[in-house]
This record gives sequence, structure tokens and C-alpha cells, in this order.
Amino acid sequence: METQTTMARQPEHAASTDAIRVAVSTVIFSLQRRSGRERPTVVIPLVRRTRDPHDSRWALPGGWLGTEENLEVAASRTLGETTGLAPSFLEQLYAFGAVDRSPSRVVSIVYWALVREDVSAQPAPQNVAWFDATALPQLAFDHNQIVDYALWRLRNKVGYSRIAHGLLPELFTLAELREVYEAILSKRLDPANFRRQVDSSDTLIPTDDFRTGSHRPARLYRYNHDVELAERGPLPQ
Amino acid sequence: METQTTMARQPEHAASTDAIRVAVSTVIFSLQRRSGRERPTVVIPLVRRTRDPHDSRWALPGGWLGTEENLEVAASRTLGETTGLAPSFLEQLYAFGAVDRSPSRVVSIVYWALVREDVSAQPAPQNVAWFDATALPQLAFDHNQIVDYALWRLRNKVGYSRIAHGLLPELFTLAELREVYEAILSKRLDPANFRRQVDSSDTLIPTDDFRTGSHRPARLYRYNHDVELAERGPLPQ
DNA sequence: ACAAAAGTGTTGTACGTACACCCATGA
DNA sequence: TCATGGGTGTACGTACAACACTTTTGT
Repeated sequence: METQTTMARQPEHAASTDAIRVAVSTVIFSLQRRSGRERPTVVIPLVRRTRDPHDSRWALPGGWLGTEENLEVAASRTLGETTGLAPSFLEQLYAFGAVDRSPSRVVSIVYWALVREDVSAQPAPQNVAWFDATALPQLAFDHNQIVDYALWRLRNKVGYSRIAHGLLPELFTLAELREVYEAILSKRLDPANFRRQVDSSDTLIPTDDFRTGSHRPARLYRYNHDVELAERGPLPQ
Repeated sequence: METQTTMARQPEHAASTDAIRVAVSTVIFSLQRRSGRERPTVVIPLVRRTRDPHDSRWALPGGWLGTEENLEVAASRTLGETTGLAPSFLEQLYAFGAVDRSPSRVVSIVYWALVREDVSAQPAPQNVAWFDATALPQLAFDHNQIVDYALWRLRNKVGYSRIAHGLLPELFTLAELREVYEAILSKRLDPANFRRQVDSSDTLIPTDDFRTGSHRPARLYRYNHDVELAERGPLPQ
């Protein structure tokens, strides 16, 4: 039979794969506030391309997978090269491999990450700029679709995990945490109910410090690192 | 600066990727009942390898990604070669790319699929056998971990989507549908509450036929194809 | 008539939402 | 003292689990 002969051919001979290359890219989410106390915006860093195809278009940070490099390591590497710091969250998003997504055949393993708010305030390297994630220009390749999908995952995950903490610095007020949720979900949340929800979930440790501002001081909280930002299931590593 | 030069190198020159090959594999779930009216078991088909590495071990169906072949097409192809039929559900699971998962460097894009119960009752091709998904032997490569992850996704998704319908034939009783949930989740469900839950969700169309057996006949239902088995988000295609 | 599955009704608890209300501070 | 955000109390509605109960068949 033809069938099982074909199937038994697992990874030991490389028939006609010569032209397929593997890249790793990362959608990196962070927060920015225009002026000091404004509501935050979800932003992502993009890299301006300096060659064809799509010369001078903005693209996701990424690069070729190294022969001796694990996928997640490659994602961390490009992430570090772009933001200069380590992410508070990093997860595989999807593998994009449509034949026509690039002139040559490229399969892109895309990751998505969160970096804390203070990080994206650092000066960005040349050719790197931060954009409002909901108002992007036309990007290179299929990167607009990729960002849309990453945003969808972010919004989803915010609903059933504590992932939003990954965008905040060590200490934060409940209002600041709520504003993160509001920025991601694009809707206002009831402060009273929000408070009860989060502090009935054992993820916050109250401190004795307060953020003093224009009104009644707000208590500062710290994230309880005993609970994971998000359950990842039985994935290796 | 070194940084942006590195990052701007997107997919136009193929430095040191020669040794990385791309495979596509699929975890295929179906149901089997030992005798006619027994409780169903979740089963998956495996292929016995006939070469090194891992000669004679069981492995997931899969093969090399064709140069002109989209990822999902490759998954469908290997799925058809194994089961002989089309899946009722097919979704990307994860990209596995650890350096040490195979003697040579292989990145496997893994899909998972559901095929209806009646399909897996057909005689399997030579070298293909169906196994209880919760009691597998030691498989080739990292395939045990992959199946564990696929099972986790299946159990998760069963909680928030109508995916279980994808394992049943066109017509089924509520008890049969409930048994699918019970087999996947490994726990018993209250028949009364289960009934209300599913038929308040607009996914079932009652027919005028009944399944007659040893007791009171049960109404047969049909799946309402207007509602998707599972929401996939803004993914391309 | 009886066993067993099909199918209905009822109740309690948990949780999210809406919103009224008090508290503490800067200006 | 007033405006405003911080923080508490309470009431309502929906969703789900538990379980008692009725219906309908085969034997």
C-alpha cells in the first residue's frame, strides 16, 4: 500500500524541504501613558525594514531561527534586542506558514510577550518605534493579521488569568491595575466590583505604602508571585 | 548599532538555516466503544515507525511539509492517509522545536483533529492502530508530551465550546452526547442539568426520530451547523 | 408490575453587576 | 467646603449543582 509507506517517513530524510526556512517573531505588548497620570495605552514595538521585500515598512521584531537555538530562546533574544529587557510573560502564539505570505517560503513561529510599563519608557534603539496596538500602519508581510490575533489572545487571556499584572511595575494601585484591564478590553469597569474580584483571588499582597496624588491616597499592592500569571498546561519546560 | 541591523534581517537571506527541517504531525481524536452499547473511550491512531530513529516505536501520523503546501493542507493530508476520511475539526496545536527532540534539527508544527465515531470503526491501514488516548505506550520522539498537551487542550475546549459534537455522527441522543463529555472529562455529569445546558445553547436541532433500545426511547438530535464548533478568533482563512 | 433510562421541577449557593453610600485628601 | 477618587455595603439576576419526581418503554 502506498499509504503507510508515506506515513512511516518521519524525520529522517529531507525530501524537498530545502527551500523552507524558519523564522521567529514576537509581538511585544507594553503600556504607555501620554502624560504622567493619563489612562494607559497598549503599545507594541516595531522595526523598520531596510531591505526588500517590504523595504521601509514596519515589521515585527524577529529573525532566523539559529540551528542550535530553541524556539523560546530565539524569541527572548529578539525581544531583548528590541526592548533591552526581559519579558514578564512569554508564550507561543501561532505558527504562520501560508505559501504566499512571503516571496520565498518562510514558516514563522510567532511568540507574544508582555514587558512592564517602565521598560517601554526607555529610549528605543534606532529603527525601533512604539505604536498604539489598535492603530497600526500597514505592516510588512502578514504582520497586521498576526498582531490582530495576538490582541485577541491578550483580550481573551485577560478574562481568565492574572496576566494583566505582567504589564505593571512591582508596586501599583488597584486603580492602575484596573486601568490596564480597561485599556486592554476597551471598556470601563466598576471600581467597587473590580476591587472585590481581584482581592478575593489571592493574587495581590497589600503593602503599607500609599500612592499620594490629587486625592485620597491609594494603597500600593505587590503581585503575589506564588500564583502564576497564566496556566500553561502540560507544555514541556 | 548592532541591534537594529540584526533585527532588520527578516526573511531575505538564509544564514545558517540549512539544517532545520519542518514537519507537520497531527493528533487525531476519535471515539470507540468496545461492544455496541458500552461507554465510549477517547482513542487516537498511531503509526509504527519502520526506520531509525526510534525504529518500531509508535508515532503520531505526520510527514515533511511540502515546499508548496500550506500547513493546514499538510495536516489534512496526513490525516486522510491515516483515517481515510475528513476531520470534523482541525486546529493548530503548537510548534515543537527543541534542539534535542530529534537527532537532526526538526521543527514540528502539530495539529489536532476530531473525526466522528463511525470513522475510526473502519479497518485501519497496515502499520496504523488505534490506542486509548489515556494509556499509551512509550512513543517516538517527544510524542507522549505532545499527546498530553493535546488532551489538555481537548479537555479545556470541551468546557467552553461545542467541540464534543465533532466526535459524534449526524444523529445522536442526549445520552450519547453526554457520554462523550464524560469520556473526555473522566467524570460523570448529571443527565438533567446536562440536558438543560445543551438545549439552552441553541446548538441542537431535535428530530422526530427516536433511538429505541432496552428502555424508554430517546429523541435523536442533529447538530445545528449554523453555530461553529469552536471560536477560532481572527485567524487567517 | 418492575427496572431503568428519558425527561421535568424545585431549591440553594455562588458569582457578576448595578448602584447607593461613606471616607480621606488636595486645593 | 467641595470635588474627586478610594473604599464598603447591599440588592438583584443569572448560572449551575443537587436531587426529588414523573413518564415511557422492554421484559
